[in-house]
Amino acid sequence: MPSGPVTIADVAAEAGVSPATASRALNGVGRMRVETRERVRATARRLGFRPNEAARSLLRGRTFTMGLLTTDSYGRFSGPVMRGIEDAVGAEQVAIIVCDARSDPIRERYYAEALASRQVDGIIVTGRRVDPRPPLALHGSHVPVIYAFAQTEPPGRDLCLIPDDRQGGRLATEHLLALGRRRLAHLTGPERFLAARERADGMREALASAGLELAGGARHGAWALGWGYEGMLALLREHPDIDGVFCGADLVAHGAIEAIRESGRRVPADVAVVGFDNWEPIAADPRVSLTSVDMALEPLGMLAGQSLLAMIDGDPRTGIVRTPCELVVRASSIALASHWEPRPKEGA
Amino acid sequence: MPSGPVTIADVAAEAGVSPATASRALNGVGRMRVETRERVRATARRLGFRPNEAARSLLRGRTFTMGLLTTDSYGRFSGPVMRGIEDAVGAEQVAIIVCDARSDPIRERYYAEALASRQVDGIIVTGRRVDPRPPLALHGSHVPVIYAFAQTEPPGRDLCLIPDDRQGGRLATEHLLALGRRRLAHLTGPERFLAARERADGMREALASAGLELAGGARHGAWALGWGYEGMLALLREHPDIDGVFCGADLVAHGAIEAIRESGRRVPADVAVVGFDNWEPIAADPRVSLTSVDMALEPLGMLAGQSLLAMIDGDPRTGIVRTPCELVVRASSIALASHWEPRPKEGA
DNA sequence: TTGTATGCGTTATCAT
DNA sequence: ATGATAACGCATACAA
Repeated sequence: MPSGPVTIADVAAEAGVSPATASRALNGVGRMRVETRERVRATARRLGFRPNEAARSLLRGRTFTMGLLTTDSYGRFSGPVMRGIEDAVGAEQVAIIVCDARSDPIRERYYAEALASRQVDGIIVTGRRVDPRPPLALHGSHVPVIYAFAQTEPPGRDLCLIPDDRQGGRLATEHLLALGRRRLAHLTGPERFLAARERADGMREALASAGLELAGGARHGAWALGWGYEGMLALLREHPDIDGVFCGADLVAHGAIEAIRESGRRVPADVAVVGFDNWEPIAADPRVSLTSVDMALEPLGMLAGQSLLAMIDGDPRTGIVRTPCELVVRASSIALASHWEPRPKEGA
Repeated sequence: MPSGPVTIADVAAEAGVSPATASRALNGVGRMRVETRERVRATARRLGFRPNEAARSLLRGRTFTMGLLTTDSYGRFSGPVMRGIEDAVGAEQVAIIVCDARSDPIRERYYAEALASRQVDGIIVTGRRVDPRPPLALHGSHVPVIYAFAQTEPPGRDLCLIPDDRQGGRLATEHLLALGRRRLAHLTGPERFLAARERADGMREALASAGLELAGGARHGAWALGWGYEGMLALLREHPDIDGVFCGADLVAHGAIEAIRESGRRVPADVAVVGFDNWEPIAADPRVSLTSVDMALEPLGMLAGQSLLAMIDGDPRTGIVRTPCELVVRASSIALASHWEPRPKEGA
C-alpha cells in the first residue's frame, strides 16, 4: 500500500507487469494481449491512478499549460475573454495559470518570470484597455506571447487581438441611419481612451458616407451613468431635434435614456438609442432594453487561444488583428415605437 | 550553446562547476567560496536561467499550484474572490490554475480529474450562489478541497466560506433605523435563492429588535432593475408612507430609486435606500450614489487561500464559515437630505 | 508480447 | 568547498 499518490509503478506491481507495460497499456500504444491491457486499465481505475503531469512535462519538454497575465485585474471584460481562451485550449488538455498584475509593472515582471519558470508553453497578456503598452519583457526566453484585448508598441511586432471599435461605431451608426434617423449625436468616454476615439471615428465615417454630420460633435465624458444623463440633457438643450444617439458605453446610454425620458421624449419613438458593450445586466434589463454593440470578446478569446496554440506549434504570427463587433438589437432602437412604451402615463 | 531553455547543467558548465554546486549557489544553501557563488549567479543571470518547476515539483512532491474550479463561469463575483485568493497564495509562490465548469456536472468532473492529475496541492471550488451543492467527487484522491462562495450538502463535512447574508440584512436595516426611519420595506430577488431568504431574515431580525415589522412583507422578484422599479411603484401605492427601503441587490435598488423619484419623492429625504452587492459601476455612480452592503469577497477569497494553505500543511478544517458583510454609505441614505438632491427641478 | 534501462531537470545525500 | 550519484514519475529505445 503506497503512501502518497498512486504511481504507475504501483499500478504495474498490482497488475503484475512492468512499469513499461503499464505505461503502454494506459496510453494505448504498442502491441500487447488484450487481456493484459484490460487488466492494467482496470487496476489503474481501481487504484485511482492519475498520471503525474509534472513527470510527463519533464519528459515531453512541454507543460501543456499556458499563462494568462491580466494587466489590470479581473474586470467586466475578463470573463468572456477567459471563457473563449478556455474553449480554444481546453480540448487540447491545456491548463491555464492566471495571474493579475494590477497595473503594476513590478508585479507584471515578477509574474512573467514565474510563468516562464513554470515552463508555460505560451502566455496571453490581456488588459481592459486597447491603448498601446510596452511588450512583456522576458529576458532570454522564447515563450510565445500574444496580446488579447491589449496592444503593444511599437505596433506590428507582436500579435495583438483587439475589438474593431471603429467598425463597431460604424455598425451602430448604420443601424440608426437604417431606421431613418438623420440627426444623430454621440456621447462617449474620455478622449484619452483610444477606444472612445475609434468609436467616434467609426460613427463619423458612417455619417460621412450618408452625407451627414454629427449633431453637436463627439461629446467626451466619464464612462458613467451620470455623464450619460448630464451629457444628454445638454445635447437636447442645444439640439432639440436629435432623433438618435449612439453612446460609447451602455452605462452612458442608460443615463442618456433617463434624460431623454425626463425631457418628455420617448425612446425609441422620438430618440433611438444605441449603446456599446452589450453589458447584459443593464442592456438586457426589460426596463432599459438597450440595443448595443457587442465586442464579441468570447470569440476574441477563442481566437487568442487558437493563435497561441499555433505559435506554440511553431507557426509565427504577428500583427494587429481587429475582430468584428456585433450589433444586438433591442427595444431602444426598434422601428415601430408604439410596440414598446414602458411608461405610458409619462407626459400624457 | 544549448538549444532549448537554459538548464542548470548549462549554467554549471559555463561557470565551470558541477550541477550540484550550481544548485547550491543559486539556492543559497551549503558552504562555498563567495567568489564561486557570485560567479554562478552571474552566469545564471547572464544566460537567463529559470529553474524548471516541473522538475522541482517532481522532487518535492508538491507543485505549489492550486486549482480554482468555478462552477458557473466567471461572473461579477469571481474577480474579487480571485484577487483575494491570489493575495493569500501569491506570496507563497503558489500558482493558480483556473477552470470553468459552466454549471455542467460533466465538465466539473472532468476538470476535477485534470486538476488532480496535475497534482495540484489543493482545490478551491467557487460558485456565484450560496445554495448547497454536492461536494466535488474525487475518486481516491486526498487533495484538500474547500468551497468559497459555495456550500456543500450535507453541511459541516467540508470547509465552506460564504458571506453572512443574514448579518448583511441586519446591517442594512440597523443603518436605516439609525437614520430614524421606521416604515421600512424590502425588495429582493427570487425566493428560491437562499441568499434572498437570508437577507430578508436578517432584516426581520433587526426590525423585531426594534419592535417593528416589515412594511408590505418581503417582496420577491427578479434580480433586475425592472423589478426594482415595478416593485417599488407597487409598494408606494400600497404603503405611501414608506420612509426607507432595503433592496437585495444594487440593480433592484437602482430601479427602486427611479420609481421613488418618479413618484415625486426625494431620495434620501423622503425615502432612504440601501442596496446589496456594492456593485461599483452602479452604486458608486454619482447619479445613483447608493448606500450598499458589500459582501467583502476579496477578504473571503483571501481567507479561502489561507485556509487551503493551512490544509495543505496538514491542518484539517471543516464547517461553515460566514464572513461578515460591510456597509458602504453613500448619498442614498445620508441623514441630511438637503446636502444631496440631483434633480431639484423635479416635482417642484 | 513484455521487461530493462535511460533520461527529462533538479536537489539531497554521500563522498572527497 | 566541491563533485559524483541517486531519485522524483513517466515514456521510450532497445533487448529479450
